Amino acid sequence: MSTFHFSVQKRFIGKAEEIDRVDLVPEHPLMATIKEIARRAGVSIGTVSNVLNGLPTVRDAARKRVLDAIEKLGYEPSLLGRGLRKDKTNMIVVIVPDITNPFFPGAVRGAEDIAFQNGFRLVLCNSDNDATKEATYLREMRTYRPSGLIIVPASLSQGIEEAKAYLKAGSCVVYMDRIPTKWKGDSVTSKHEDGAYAATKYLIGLGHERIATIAGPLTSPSGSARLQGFRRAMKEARLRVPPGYIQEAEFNKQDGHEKGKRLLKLRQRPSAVFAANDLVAFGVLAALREEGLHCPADVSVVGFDNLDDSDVVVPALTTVDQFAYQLGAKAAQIVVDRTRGEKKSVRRILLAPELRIKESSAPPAAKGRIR
Amino acid sequence: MSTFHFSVQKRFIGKAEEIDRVDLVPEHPLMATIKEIARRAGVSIGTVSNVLNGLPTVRDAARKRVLDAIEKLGYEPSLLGRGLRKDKTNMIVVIVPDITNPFFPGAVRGAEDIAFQNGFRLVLCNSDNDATKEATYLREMRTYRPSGLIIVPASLSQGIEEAKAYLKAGSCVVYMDRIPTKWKGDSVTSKHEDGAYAATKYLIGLGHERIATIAGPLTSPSGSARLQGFRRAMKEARLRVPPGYIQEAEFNKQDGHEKGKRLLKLRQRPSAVFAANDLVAFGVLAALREEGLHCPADVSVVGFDNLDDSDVVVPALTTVDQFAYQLGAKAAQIVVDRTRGEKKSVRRILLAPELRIKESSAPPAAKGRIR
DNA sequence: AGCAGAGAATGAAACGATTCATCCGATGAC
DNA sequence: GTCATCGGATGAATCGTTTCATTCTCTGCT
Repeated sequence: MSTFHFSVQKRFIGKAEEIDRVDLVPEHPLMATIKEIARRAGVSIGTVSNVLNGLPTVRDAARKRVLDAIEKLGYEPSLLGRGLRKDKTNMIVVIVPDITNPFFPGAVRGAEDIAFQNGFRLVLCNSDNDATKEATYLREMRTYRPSGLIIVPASLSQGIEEAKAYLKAGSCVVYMDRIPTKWKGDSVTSKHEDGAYAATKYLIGLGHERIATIAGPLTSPSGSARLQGFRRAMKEARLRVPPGYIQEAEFNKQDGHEKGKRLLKLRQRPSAVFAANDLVAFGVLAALREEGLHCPADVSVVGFDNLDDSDVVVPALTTVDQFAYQLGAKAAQIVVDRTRGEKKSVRRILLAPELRIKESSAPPAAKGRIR
Repeated sequence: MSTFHFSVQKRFIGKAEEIDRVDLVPEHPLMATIKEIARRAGVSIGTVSNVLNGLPTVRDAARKRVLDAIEKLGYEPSLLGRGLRKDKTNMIVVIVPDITNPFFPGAVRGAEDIAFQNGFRLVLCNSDNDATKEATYLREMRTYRPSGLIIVPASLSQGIEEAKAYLKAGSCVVYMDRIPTKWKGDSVTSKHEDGAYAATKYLIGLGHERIATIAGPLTSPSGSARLQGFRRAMKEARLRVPPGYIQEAEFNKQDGHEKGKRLLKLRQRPSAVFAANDLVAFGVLAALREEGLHCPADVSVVGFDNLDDSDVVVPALTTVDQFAYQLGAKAAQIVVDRTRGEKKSVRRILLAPELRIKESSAPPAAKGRIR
């Protein structure tokens, strides 16, 4: 007993020296442990644990003494210790390809809200759209035994082995936004194909006939689904899609700008462009300005995502809202429910996107058709 | 020995049943532990640990057998177990007020890059600008024994007690962007006052005399510093700041829009507005459009942050670049260095912001002065 | 041959929690 | 008075690591 006391004392002094001049908070000597609480309350650590976990088999008198000690020492249970023992933590690992694309913070925000309310915490990983980095994160973070994994896979990563490993380890997995075709588990995404179809059809309805698209990476499910939607609408309207009218780009402004320029330099310049997402559309708007063209007078532009900034841009961007916040929130909700022990069958949530007509789209100036 | 074997076998079957129909990856039975590696390699767990940590006191023969076993079982060391034992994990807790403000993802991205390269992982917390939520995160995440804490405090939170508790527990703490006046430890921020001064002086140099500002929350250090910079420039130029020319707003578009409207409705409409940040400036641009005014012809607008989207907006926003990525990267670098054992004295990094002149600012249309 | 010393390897203790079989003590029934 | 019962409380075992004092095994020297 006395040796134990001594060793604590010694360590305490050591740490205090290490962090010179930081004055110590009165009653909280270092990090109190369950053992210390038990000692102060005069009960066993098992009893403290029972209080902590709200088990009913604790007499009121004992419970009170425990709670008092906890209060007094400012005790906070170690999530590391608990996690190790229970083989599960309150973390939810979230992997996104690019946190600087505002679509993802929107989704992350939704996930964070739901997670926080339910006592879960988010570990955010940025894969940089790099399958190798993604794999590193996956392999390593699994050892923290998170409650769940919410993943938007990198464009080139179609592997789901690591995800399965999470399932095997008892964590639930939700694929978000981009769902690998092989994945049979929980997922949340919006109807990319429908959204693209609606947007294209809308342009057709305005009277456009020379409609081009800048698709996202075709290796990503969302990119290729949006292209399919575009093609379906064009086919249905029996409109030709000349060579060069389909460009492929990364989901960012730079690439949108570059591919946009390419479109605008075509012999037969398109009168409307459907962009894979808002960032790409922003790039197209910039390209238009550089070429001295006007939107929507010369070229209509439609995006996808409905980022906050699509209202700020001039002209305000006509776009397809895919409810990023909701996407994230739903994904987190699945993790919460499953962790609570819900055994229900696979949930594959599909949100219906909505076209938001703003200022960047208008009927074409009367000109020749494609022939 | 045989009982040990049996118990492992039993557990394996149990888990496998729990996750029905997920086919097992060949050689990776569940989550292999160091004990299993030791058994396969025919060495003690201590030796495996030594291999893992690159200690030189392992014979090549033994090392090879261990590495082979690791490879074969796809073993990954448990960061929970390691963290508990070492009383420290590879996590860096990052707390930001609002992840949907693109400035923060920019900074987070910088921090993530540096962290990842050095083997650290980011735990992202969104305080919602709510001091209570922030405190909850702080209290709880500390028990994960992170290597560091990078915090952008909520506007109303000037408390640094919890941060000190991290220091006491051996985690390093870096305040970012908004530095509480009482904080004496490591910090990274840009020279808000200088940036605001430069922006205001630039407007004055253009010939503006009726210059208004929409300041950020004055409870936040960055908000009040930028206002000070504005005031200093105005005072130096002996320009009056009429009542109503200083509005206070949250750092977001909605509030910028509202306060912008208020400014534009003043009897003496300002000919230039310096906004607390780009989001606020975006709101002002929207307000201008609604009022049928033109920028910069009728009113010049200058922002702060140089968000990616400040180029997309029309007119492109003149703004003060404060290098979000660098801010985050520097903060993470401090955590990395300190965790590596660097004892150097306090580091208070101040980045010099730079004015980026674009399209939203121009000399004023000749009109009356304020008198 | 005997021994010192160095290099390798071992294995028990510890980190902070949960879990569960066991034990304790009071009560009630007979 | 004896015994079964049961609600409370206990404390050892456990989770997967690291650490370190100890032990083991050589090698080389006298």
